[in-house]
Amino acid sequence: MSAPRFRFAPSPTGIFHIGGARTALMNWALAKRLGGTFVLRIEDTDEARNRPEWTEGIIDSLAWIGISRDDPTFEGPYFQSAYADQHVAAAQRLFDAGHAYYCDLTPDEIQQRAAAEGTQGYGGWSRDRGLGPGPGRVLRFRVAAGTTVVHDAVRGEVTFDNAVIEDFVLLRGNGSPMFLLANVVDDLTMGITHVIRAEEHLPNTPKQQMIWEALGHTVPQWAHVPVLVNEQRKKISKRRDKVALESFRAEGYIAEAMVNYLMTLGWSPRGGEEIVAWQVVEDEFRLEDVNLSPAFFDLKKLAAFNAEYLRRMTPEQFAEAAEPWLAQWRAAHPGAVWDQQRFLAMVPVIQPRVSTLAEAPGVVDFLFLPHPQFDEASLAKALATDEAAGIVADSIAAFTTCDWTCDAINAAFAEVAERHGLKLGKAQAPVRVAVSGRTVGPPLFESLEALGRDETLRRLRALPEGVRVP
RNA sequence: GGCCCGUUCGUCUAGAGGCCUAGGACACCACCCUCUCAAGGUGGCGGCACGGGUUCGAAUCCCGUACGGGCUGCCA
Repeated sequence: MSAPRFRFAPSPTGIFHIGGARTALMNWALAKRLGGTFVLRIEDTDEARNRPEWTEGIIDSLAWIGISRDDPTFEGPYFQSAYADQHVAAAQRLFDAGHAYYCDLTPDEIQQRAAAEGTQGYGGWSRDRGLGPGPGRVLRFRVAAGTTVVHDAVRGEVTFDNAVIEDFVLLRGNGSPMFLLANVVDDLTMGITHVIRAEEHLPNTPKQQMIWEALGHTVPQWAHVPVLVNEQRKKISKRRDKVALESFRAEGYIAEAMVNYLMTLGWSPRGGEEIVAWQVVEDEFRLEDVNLSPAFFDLKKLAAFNAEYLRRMTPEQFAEAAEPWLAQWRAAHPGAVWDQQRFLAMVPVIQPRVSTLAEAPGVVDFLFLPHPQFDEASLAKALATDEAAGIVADSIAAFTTCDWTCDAINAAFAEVAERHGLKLGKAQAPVRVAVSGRTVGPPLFESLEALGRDETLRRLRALPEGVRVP
């Protein structure tokens, strides 16, 4: 048995869809495990031909989720137009063998006839007229009587009554091949053995199967996986929903989390653990195990996956992964003074507090800004209290002399709190706001240690007159 | 309208006739931990769409109903 070949044929629209990413991943997992090939074929449209960057975008997105063109399993990209001659040649063979016939009825005429007969669609009126090719004449496939059974790896046998499948068009009036034909011819000339795609294509499958068989080939293994839906339970669409893989990437979702989450939609790894390495997916993914019903793409769960992946990183990995977003932050805050060592020291406390990399700068931004950005509510809540001034004054005194380590700062401040008869949690608020501008944030003493004694004292002293409410 | 597909907690899933008093994850709630916020820990809430069969026994098999979705071009 020769090695299986999986084709992935996204329609180029300028964005690469999360749904497309999921089917690509399924194809990829199987191609890898079975020692097969992942064949990328770009559908041929005028727009796509004029915009090579769309194709590059698809390749780039695939690479991000681990489907790299540099991997020997990857083949392509191919473009449909590369086989244009064969599309027409195949149509000719179909005609010669009697599997197709010409029809000169225009869409309008077909509609009129259907209306007159009280039916819908094309009624096969030209079937036995023996027409030859000619301008304006379309070539239609002669659908045989009986039934067509599609053997689907996900859904089992699906039976279609051929009587409800009209004689569909293979070649347009201008002689150009229809997508359906082109698709099948491409698949068989490229030796495709597995067609894994979204369920929406299931109704077209019997037509494609008929062409495969009429051309004398055995059909590939079909597999129609359920679509991804939005909260309204409608198929996600780029008009209504956020579906671009790239937008998730730009928001700081990491590829491993995205890949892992996407694969849990309609399928789950054995063993009950759903956060798994790609290798597990590669080892365990089976089409027979894919669910039959549509899955809702849940942003919250994706975020949870992403947060988990972020927490599992080493501080070094996290810092490296976050760098693009840090750079972005620096560019947006020219007045800030970046200190990489200071950032690195804070990474362990940032990690459990973010669910995307894009949130990382916001957790510790006050450490690099020349002045904290005070938020009004925090000021009122923590600094406009009776004890606040005293605590700040005592803190200045304590911090001037204590050792400058997290533990020492903690101990020194504990004494201040006790002197004021307050719990640590309550007492730290004014200091936190004085230093960071907010009532919530990373652990105070770690932050102060990272900030340094001088800057900490400066901010505390600056408070009475230096406070600026935005 | 026709054809096709689907239906387990709010969401994603485990479940292939007795292991199911239906398990896990996300979300939500409570408590614990705690220098705020997180993270972590413990617990809670919550589901087999409905009706008939088949069977000693059904979330699992069959039929029907309801609801949801997809497809129905000389688009790709």
